[in-house]
Amino acid sequence: MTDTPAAPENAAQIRRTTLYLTLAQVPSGKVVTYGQLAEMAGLGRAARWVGRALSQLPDDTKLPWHRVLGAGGRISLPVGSPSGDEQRARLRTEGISVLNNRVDIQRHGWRPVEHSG
DNA sequence: TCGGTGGCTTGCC
DNA sequence: CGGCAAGCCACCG
Repeated sequence: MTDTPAAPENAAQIRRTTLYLTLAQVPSGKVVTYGQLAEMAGLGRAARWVGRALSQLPDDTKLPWHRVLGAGGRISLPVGSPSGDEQRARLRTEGISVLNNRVDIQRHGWRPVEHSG
């Protein structure tokens, strides 16, 4: 179809798009981890890449980047950081309890499959 | 093509 | 709960 036999650039674009789409599916009041998000997007264990991609998001992004936490619901962003403080503020705004840089993932963790689990 | 690098993850002590 | 080490995977120059 296309004149391009191979487009690795496009593939990278798709990965980002898939990541964004997956992130956009995270409902308010729920949180996911980098690894979980990466796996959902079909990136496998590229959790680090996910965090990086989120850091590259523009300030005016509509994606709920603040709903992405580290393993166990821990906030990777340090206190005193603009983004870190912003993240905690948004999480609380959504009704998520943030205690000592940690969120109860057992309580606010997003489960896309639900049921049968 | 290759090496260095991460807003991570998991184990272990 | 904390620090350390290794693993993983995709990005960048």
